[in-house]
Amino acid sequence: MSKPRYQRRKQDRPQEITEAAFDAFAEKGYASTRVEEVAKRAGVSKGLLYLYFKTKEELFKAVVRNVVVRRVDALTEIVETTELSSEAFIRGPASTFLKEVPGSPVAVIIRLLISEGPRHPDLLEYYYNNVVSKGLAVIKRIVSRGIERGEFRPSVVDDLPHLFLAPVMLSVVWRSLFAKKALDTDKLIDTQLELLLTHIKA
Amino acid sequence: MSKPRYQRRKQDRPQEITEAAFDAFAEKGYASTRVEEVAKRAGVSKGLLYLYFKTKEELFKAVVRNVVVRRVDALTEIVETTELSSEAFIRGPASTFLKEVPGSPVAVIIRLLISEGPRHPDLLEYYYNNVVSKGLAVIKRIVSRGIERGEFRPSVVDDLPHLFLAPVMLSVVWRSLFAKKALDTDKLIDTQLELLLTHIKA
DNA sequence: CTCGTTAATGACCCATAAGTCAGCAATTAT
DNA sequence: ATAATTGCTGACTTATGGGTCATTAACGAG
Repeated sequence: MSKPRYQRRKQDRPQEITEAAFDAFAEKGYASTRVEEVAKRAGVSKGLLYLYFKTKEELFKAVVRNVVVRRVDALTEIVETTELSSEAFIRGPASTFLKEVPGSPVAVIIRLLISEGPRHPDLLEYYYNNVVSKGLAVIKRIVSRGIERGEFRPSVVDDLPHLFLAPVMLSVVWRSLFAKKALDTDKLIDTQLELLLTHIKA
Repeated sequence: MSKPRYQRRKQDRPQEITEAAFDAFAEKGYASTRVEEVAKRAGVSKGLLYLYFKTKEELFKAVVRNVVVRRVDALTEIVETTELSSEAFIRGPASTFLKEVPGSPVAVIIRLLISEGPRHPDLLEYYYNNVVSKGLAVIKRIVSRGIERGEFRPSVVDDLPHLFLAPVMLSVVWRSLFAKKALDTDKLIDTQLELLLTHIKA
């Protein structure tokens, strides 16, 4: 007669819940987000949420892992298969990728990690191993390949891939705090890449 | 006979309480810090704290204002009175100042702002007006004076003083998250300044 | 169409922590 | 000395929200 009050969908629940949690955390931050609010957004009861995630903290960790997975590995793949010159790669795909970060879910995760990270050491460890170190390695790979090919010359930059990320980091923070105060983050990142290229080109 | 159970020190209390609060917030973050913990550190009762600060939020704002005041204004002063060349100033006092930030109380404030800022718009406004915009203005001032003097040439960097701050921002975040993963933040900042100087020198 | 299994509900419990206030005792005034 | 003032205390109230669990009902098996 009437449609059932709910459906059993064991398979989809975890994914749906982490997605709802991501949205909620993005808006309110971890501490200010109510578990009940997450459940509501996911269209389930609070009780069910606790069936899939032991605690709020577990939920948080699941969110971070969920968003972060894939991205960096995808970039690594591209680097290894591209036929572009090192300079062209930096000006092209790398530049595009870096400029996307400040407006992407990754930016949200970075913000959450800055806020909550210090109280979740294991999460930071995971994030460092699976995102940061891989990201830095990719940059180093591009630079050193450029050197091998004679496009670039060795320099201090070789050991500071962080220089490529610095303007991205600033952009992420700026946007989350001063969204209203204009800052052309694309130009900021482009200019930094320009500086770096000028410096390392043979 | 016995020493009094407490002393009345109306003058000193607010300062002592904000200092205690700064320490507590630095360690635990805003949300996880208990007001009672702050009172304990300041050596007063919770009730007294509420006599000086209406709410926990007010206390937080007082802390931010307290730490931030002075610093930037001091730098502005130095810039206007120095007799160094623009390049020497950047390599000297400016470099020193920037390298100090990641290990200073300012770094703690930046972390707190990233975490709590989005829910305290008036605080962000205050911080932007009194710290960020002044800081950016000082950098611009140095660069444009260099141009007037013929030391530097005009370039895109003129409108992106943020490039000077980017490695500092990254250092602040890095230290707060990955204290254990070595990163020579001094070298990072020095190198960035080197890149920028190379680019703008006439 | 049962009946057993278990996904899902939502009312409930209770620890926590922000904020209050009646009274007390350190100062200051007389 | 005594009284008036007020800085200060700490036990209390209250709301909030994380986490539980007895119960319900969707669904698949026979």
